[in-house]
Amino acid sequence: MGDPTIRDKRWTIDLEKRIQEDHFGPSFNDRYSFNPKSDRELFVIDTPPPYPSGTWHIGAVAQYSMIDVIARSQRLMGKEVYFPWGVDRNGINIEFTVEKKTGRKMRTYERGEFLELCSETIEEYTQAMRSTAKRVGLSCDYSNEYLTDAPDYRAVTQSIFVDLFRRGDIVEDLRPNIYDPVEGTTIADAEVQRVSRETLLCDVRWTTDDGDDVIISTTRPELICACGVVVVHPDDERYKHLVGKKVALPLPVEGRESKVQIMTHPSVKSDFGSGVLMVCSFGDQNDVSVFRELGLKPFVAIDLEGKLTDIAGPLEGMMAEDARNAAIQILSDTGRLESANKRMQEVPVSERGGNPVEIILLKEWYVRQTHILGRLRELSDESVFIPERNRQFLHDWMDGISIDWPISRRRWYHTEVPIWYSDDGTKVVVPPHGTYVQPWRDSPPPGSEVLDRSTRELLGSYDDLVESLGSIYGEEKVFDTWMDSSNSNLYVSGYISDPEMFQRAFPTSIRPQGKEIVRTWLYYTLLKSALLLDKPGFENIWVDGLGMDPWGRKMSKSLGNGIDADSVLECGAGGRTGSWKIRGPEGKQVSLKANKIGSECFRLWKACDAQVGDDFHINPEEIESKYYGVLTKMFNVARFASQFEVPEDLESAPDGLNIEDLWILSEFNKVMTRVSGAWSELDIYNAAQAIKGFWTGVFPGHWLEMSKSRLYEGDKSAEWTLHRIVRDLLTVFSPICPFFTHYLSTQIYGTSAVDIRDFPSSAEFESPSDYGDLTDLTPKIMDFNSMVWKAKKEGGLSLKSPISGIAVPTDLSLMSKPLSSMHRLE
RNA sequence: GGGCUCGUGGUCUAGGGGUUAUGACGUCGCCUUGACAUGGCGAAGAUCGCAGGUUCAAUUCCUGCCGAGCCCA
Repeated sequence: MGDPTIRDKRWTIDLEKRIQEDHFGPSFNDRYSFNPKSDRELFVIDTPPPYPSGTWHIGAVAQYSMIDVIARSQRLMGKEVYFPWGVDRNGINIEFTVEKKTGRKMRTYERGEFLELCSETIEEYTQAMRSTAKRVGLSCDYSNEYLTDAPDYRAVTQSIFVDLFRRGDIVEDLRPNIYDPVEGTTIADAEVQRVSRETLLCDVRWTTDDGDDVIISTTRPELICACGVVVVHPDDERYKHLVGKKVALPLPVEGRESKVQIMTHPSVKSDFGSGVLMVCSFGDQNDVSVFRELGLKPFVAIDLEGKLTDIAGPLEGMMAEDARNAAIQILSDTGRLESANKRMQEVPVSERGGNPVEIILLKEWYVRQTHILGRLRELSDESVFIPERNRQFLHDWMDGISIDWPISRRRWYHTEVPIWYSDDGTKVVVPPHGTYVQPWRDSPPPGSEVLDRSTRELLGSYDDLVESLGSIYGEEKVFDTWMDSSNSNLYVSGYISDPEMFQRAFPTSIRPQGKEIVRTWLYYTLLKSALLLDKPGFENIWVDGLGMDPWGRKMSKSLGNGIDADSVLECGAGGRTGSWKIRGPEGKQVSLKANKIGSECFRLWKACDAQVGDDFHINPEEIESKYYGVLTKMFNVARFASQFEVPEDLESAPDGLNIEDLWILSEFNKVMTRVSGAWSELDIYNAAQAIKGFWTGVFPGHWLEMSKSRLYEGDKSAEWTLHRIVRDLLTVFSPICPFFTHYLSTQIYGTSAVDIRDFPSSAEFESPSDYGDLTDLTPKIMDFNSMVWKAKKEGGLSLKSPISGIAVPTDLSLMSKPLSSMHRLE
């Protein structure tokens, strides 16, 4: 016994930061590196590559820290873990950022110049993000960082595109597409949001050939020029007599017939407006399906700039909103406007730009998906969902899919569609596997091949056929960023780059992600894996809830209820406390305060406070009050232990362990079994609860109290038991609090807990069988101790003074000696 | 409007057909006992959202409603 080797009196955020800086310092660069040739079972994590946007959402950081717990716990279970650090950098976000910063729209730049600006800007954000990742302790393989806008990553996206194109799973077609006229690009279903807006619902009087008047309600009178049919519900008695008649469009049109037929369709809601619906190409998705079902030829009413086309007659050249006002004016002037009432309506807008979207006909690239949904469902059922109930999100989304996935975009800072067209447009040139190309400025690289554009038949090498193609031109469109992201599991598992590893690593061990991107990232990834390999993408799919504000609302800039990740991680550093002024319910400003949090407390909170899968409320005050004390307690137990001599051999138990030591070791054994079971099942909550409960409960509260005097006397049995338990606790707790356990274990035992790659065995201290299961005694011991403590308190005795008249009960006779001396029973 | 998820002491949370319903924070009372007052001991506090139903038995299963959130039309 001597002074504690842990000199620090308490756990502080400054200490945490010192450990953290040292931890990721130059000497530890490959502490968390991955060896694909290892004999151990590979465990590959398909980390969600964060998108660098300046601030990192605290909820996302909480989620990443739990992914780190999974990575570390799997290492501890003996697996060779690949926890990649990837950054998603493609997309319209960074384009917007640059436009905002420079005050110039993208299309006013030369394309190459604009790409340079995007690339420089996103690099700054990437740096900040990496340092937050290290601050919160993510044990990623930073030496192998991947960026989705880097040539090697984009080459994989392009190669996969070419593969799928060759086998007919990617097609080109002229179809109705959701289009953002302001940003000038197609978007996918998954990128559309709805906002509530006030619109005018116009009741317009149409007249049939027979002179009957029909009132049709519409919020889009400017689209009358694109009307293909007027429909009523087949059961609607009011309009039976009109079906089959022709009705005149109430606005002048150019270059098309000015009358349309009245037909029936079951999608009509008879109780909406007058119950008569005009179907236009295209007001909404329902229009699209009615046109398709009835085999009507769509009119192009809106062009790529969002302006009305020549068929609109007097409205030609106007933007949709101006055209609407003009149409209302004309209808009113000609006496056809019966009424116009304001009402709230949900308007579809683009998720990124917030602009009202239009559905227009465009030639785009599509990944076919409707043909494979059944198989996809089967394959996805082979993956384990954690928690199981979140599988529902995927099923719901798959059940609603009715059209193919449009993947081409008319933007710039994205992966380019890797294709060139022959002069006559009948043939295409595609690059070889593994080569990144930019067709809008490059020529096809060596090894490119020529295919027939429609049959996809291989015609020969580009070198041989170059003369016959005429003057080729490169595709200018790019991919939806989900085309890149949905390759992440293939990329990190070695697809294309390391076939040998891919063999062992696919399906990827785990996909951790938030539930809000099930319909995009998860779905598209599973689709890719199914199309390419006819395999499930993952063994495990871990779907966590979202980080919400303290009252359970989504954090957002507009609500003013966001909490910055760094403010929580740095709370308490250098004596600076944290305070957050955020808007609470009913708009009241609420001030939250905390003195000390830091990454370890933050991680402990997330691990202990909620089961995976539910939305979680983030309240810094609560994180501190509930979990900082737990860390302090754990710290003090280890610090206390550090004053006693560490036995040379902690592996094998000395002969003749005392009964109370055998007891606590049995109890500990039970905890370790629970922890190892939980870690195997990727169950963070139960592992955390088991460790925390033992470490702050029965171990210090009961065993330590009854063993203190022996420890001070240098008892070998007690010393061995104390150190064996503390050492192993530090080890199994390292996935949750890596800096904390790294420091304590290194100081006391000379080995860092975070470097241990095998779960501690406990076989060597199983108690002799003639004692039975000693853990049966635990509740009795605890009750007895409480009873004695209470008796002393009531008798006004100090806890260390002797007490008479209390006997150890017979069912605790095994523990008679330690209990008697602990309480000084007389 | 539809789908999904959630609704357990003041707060957060576990559990799940029969339990004295888990743990923590907070509250209250007491206690400086050789690591820890960032501690210890003890107490109070829940008709498990509401209403029906299934069952010998429901907080747990079912239905409806109410409230919250997410997604979709």
